Amino acid sequence: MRPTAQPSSGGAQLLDRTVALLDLVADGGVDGLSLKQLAALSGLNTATCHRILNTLVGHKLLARDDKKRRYRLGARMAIYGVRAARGPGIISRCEVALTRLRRRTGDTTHLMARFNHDSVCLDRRDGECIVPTLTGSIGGFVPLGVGPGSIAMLAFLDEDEQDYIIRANLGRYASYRNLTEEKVRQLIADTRRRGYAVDMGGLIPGIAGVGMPIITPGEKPGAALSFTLLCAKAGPGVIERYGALLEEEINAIVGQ
Amino acid sequence: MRPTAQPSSGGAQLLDRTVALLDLVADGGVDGLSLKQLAALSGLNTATCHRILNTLVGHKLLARDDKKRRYRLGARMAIYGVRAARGPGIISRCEVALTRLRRRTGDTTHLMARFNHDSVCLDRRDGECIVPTLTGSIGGFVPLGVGPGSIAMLAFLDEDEQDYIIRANLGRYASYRNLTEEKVRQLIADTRRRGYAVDMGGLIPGIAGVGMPIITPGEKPGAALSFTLLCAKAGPGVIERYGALLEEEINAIVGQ
DNA sequence: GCATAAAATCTCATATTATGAAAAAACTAC
DNA sequence: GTAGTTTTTTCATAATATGAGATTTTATGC
Repeated sequence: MRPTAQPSSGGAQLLDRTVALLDLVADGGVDGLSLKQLAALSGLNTATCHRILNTLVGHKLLARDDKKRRYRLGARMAIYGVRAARGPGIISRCEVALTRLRRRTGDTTHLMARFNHDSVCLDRRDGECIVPTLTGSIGGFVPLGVGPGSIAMLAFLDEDEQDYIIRANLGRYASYRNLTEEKVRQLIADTRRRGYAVDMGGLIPGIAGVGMPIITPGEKPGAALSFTLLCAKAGPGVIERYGALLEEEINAIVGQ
Repeated sequence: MRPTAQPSSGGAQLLDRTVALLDLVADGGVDGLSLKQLAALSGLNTATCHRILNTLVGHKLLARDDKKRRYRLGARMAIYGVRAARGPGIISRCEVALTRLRRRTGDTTHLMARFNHDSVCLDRRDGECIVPTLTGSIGGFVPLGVGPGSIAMLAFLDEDEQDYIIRANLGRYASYRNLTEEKVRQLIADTRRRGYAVDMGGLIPGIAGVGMPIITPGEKPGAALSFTLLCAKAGPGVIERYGALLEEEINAIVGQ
């Protein structure tokens, strides 16, 4: 079980519960989740769950497969999503940077965002040669701690939060080429020292990555930009250059 | 003022109000809306509004520009959006169709969805030659009744709902080359007869469009596929061919 | 720079609303 | 057909949201 949205200080219990359920459904994958699963995952009473979920279905924030009676994100969510992407949010703010990084290097670039214990791909530009990536397409995700963009965000959280997230994700690391807690902690240390995260074929053989968090002063890192390239291309100085490019773009984004 | 989400039958007032506010913010454009505006638009008490909005900001479903104190859609919404796009929702279901229509014609294709009184662009494939479109990029929108995809959806709603939407949008039509209620009603009639909507340079000079709604049996049309092409390319039989292509793809989508 | 207006935020007694245990209904599997 | 599981509905009760008004903060005019 992965606990999700933290309660908002005062009062609004129903909304907190609603967001927690939305999070669970969003995390639930393409097959959706049943009422029973959602009740178990959220710890809510089945009736309460049922009531909230059905209201959300009524508003099309969620959809229910009538056949299998499973809940998944609904059409209105997709619309909110494209709207959110248009506004002055993180996606718009990084659009130019992403394209420019792609153009200046020829490599695949990603915009990742922190979402609970995961790192979600919000946007990407494909490089000249098709490289396999951990997240696949937009919307894909990996546990926080896996991959350069993901490590980059994790590395600049408070230690308490890092510990909490690493512990929550422990069971999931092994499926990434036997990643371990120790390796993740080592990567965090390296990343903090260097300012950006580097992976040299550690996750996908022959594929390297460089990632740097986008940190608005006074806030926790919520997003990161990253490169994915062939290890073969990562000769001497290349990683450093890519780190410098990321820094340049991120400074511009944060500065505006 | 545009009324938005209808209340869900029983009970959940807070959630209804919350969704109404989310809708208003989603419609609010890139500059966002102030508390006062949202209170006025929603008809809610200022304090109630404030409480709900701030809870949503706490959950990052909304964001607030601290400078101008305006509310807009937040980062979590963007994440829900990309997740919703991945699942077995309308975007995924139309992905192949959109690409194939683009490939078979060389023209720009759109997936539009109904959202309150608007038609929102959920996805698109750019054609060989860049044509100006009403909605611009993904997330862009037009009033229901403007544009072929938009007319296509409107045409197959109940008459009551059509009237309601047309009346709500009256003030917005004039900015589209002096579109009028009469013209919209005429287009609806044509579309119902033909099965798909056609526009021949009526909205953007020299630009034609063909649109057809995606109708799941027993449901109201919620989405549409459409083409945008140069009028010059729309010689005899072309529009009919495009209509047939749309029908073919939509049958496949609905059938699955 | 100060005064005035306007908007946003906070407080709290009250009534409305959400809650969840339990019962009923609808599926599933055998 | 029956037993077991999951979903849906019910309803008395407790808990929560509500909104008028007070207070603070921000914007505007002079």
